[in-house]
Amino acid sequence: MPYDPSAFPPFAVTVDLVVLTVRRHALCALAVRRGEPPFQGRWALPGGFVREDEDLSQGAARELVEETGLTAHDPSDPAQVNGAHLEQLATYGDPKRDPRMRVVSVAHLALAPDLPAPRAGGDANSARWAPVEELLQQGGYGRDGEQAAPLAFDHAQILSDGVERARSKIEYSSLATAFCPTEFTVGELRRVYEAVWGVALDPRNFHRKVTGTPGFLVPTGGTTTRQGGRPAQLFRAGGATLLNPPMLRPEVSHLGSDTSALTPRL
Amino acid sequence: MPYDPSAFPPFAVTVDLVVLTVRRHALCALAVRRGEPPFQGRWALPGGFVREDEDLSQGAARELVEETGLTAHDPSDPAQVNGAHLEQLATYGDPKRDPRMRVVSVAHLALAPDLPAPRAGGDANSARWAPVEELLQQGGYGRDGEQAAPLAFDHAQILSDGVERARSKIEYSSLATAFCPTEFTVGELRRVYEAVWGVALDPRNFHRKVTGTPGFLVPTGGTTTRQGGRPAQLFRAGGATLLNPPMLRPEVSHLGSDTSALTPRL
DNA sequence: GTGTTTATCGTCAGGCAGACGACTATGATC
DNA sequence: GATCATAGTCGTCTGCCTGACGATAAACAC
Repeated sequence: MPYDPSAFPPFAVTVDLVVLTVRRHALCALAVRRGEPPFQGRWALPGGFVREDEDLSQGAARELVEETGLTAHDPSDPAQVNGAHLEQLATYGDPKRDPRMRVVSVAHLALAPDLPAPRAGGDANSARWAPVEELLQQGGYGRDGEQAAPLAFDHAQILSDGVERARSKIEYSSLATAFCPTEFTVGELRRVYEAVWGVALDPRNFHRKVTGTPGFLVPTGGTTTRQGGRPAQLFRAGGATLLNPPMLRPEVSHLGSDTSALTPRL
Repeated sequence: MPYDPSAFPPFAVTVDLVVLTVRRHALCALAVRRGEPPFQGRWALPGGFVREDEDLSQGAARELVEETGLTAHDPSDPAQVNGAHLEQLATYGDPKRDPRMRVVSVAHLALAPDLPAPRAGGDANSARWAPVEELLQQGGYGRDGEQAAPLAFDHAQILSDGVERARSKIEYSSLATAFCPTEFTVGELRRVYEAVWGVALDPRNFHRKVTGTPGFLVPTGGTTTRQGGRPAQLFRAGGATLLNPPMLRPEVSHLGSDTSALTPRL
């Protein structure tokens, strides 16, 4: 019998955010420094309690706006928060994941274009963009000599799942454009793929593939810009969301290794 | 500031199950009849409260065993419950999804071979396998003349998401074997794909594809069986979990339609 | 102008999928 | 037992897509 309104164990429900962006040719995630125990002083993913009257996606969108400073949010499209893509990732509910109480966290994945420096309660060094490998590596030392302590709670797992989801999803969807500003060049889009996957792609084959997929890119009048060499055509994201056939990640053999449950393809 | 142990709104957390199987060449889901309000008498997905001391996947596995009568569960592999595949699907937390209180439901997807008739508290007609189209169609009439009332709560949405996840996931993973008994023929596996996708597949191309994908199928000695015509080779599921290149669903153009967040591909 | 950088177009060979023909091995029917 | 119906299995052929890579174009730095 599914539900019994009277007696149920009380849970706290939070949303945690894996906010990814591409900066300086590296896949980066937003991390905030914890100001109180447990894990005081450690880096963690941004997040917070779901409010009594809001939906999970609303809570995630609210947290995203609060942490990144994204100005507004059009509630008509829950997958869009002011230019950023937002989707549910997975839910984490190990009874011991928070030492204080039973907390179930509904993790969300956000993909954003390169944003200005993060803000968190006005405190300068309490939030930052960090390369995901730096946040995930255990026991190493970060760029600035700071010891790379593992993320708080099970946030390393959540971040890892989010990164894998993003890596896999840009294969078969047009989601990579969520890392780009409204207008972008084929080369900029390619550098997104290269940063997210950590591989080098052939510019000629990439160009053929993305321009040849109907609905992926639409030229914006034909304006151009520069970023080094010959001017490039500017594009906007087209209406297509799923790419068929997909962009395949080079070389990695997909056989055997299982990251299964978190990488449904839709 | 992510967490504040003192003041938080209390939530009830449940797991709901989308249990899919293939019976009589149709994709079927397990439904239970509600014995109490709200939605008394209506069909719903099986589910229940998460207990104080169990993980979400444990709760889902427990409910699955309770509802289907699957005998045992090896806790070493959380994705396997006595032959059935189990994975987290998505979490549903609309504030109004349960009229009584704030309930967040972590839906799970289970894929099982054709099981014996379901049992639910010993009551005979309080649980059944029903074709998913029958459960999802609104306002029509079911096979036995019974009016097809919509599923309780938001369970139609959950079921729909689960079905789409299964349809998409058998494309790029070996998960279709979860619908088959330990030993099966290529034809039986093909009928699984046909039932889940609702399309007809070319037996010759299908045979070439699945037998040519390394790690997908392993012949079991070479035994044969019958199910109509010429005896067929028997196979077990191989170690591969991800198929590369994938089995592609015929004709449906993946362009444009968006079922995005629920179909991550891994 | 020369060199460098990036963008874009083309070519070619190999792999894979869809369409479909052909043959094989059972059980059912006459 | 011959014929038929049903499935399973092996091949062929053609077209599409991808990876490798050559070539040209258009900007900027000297």
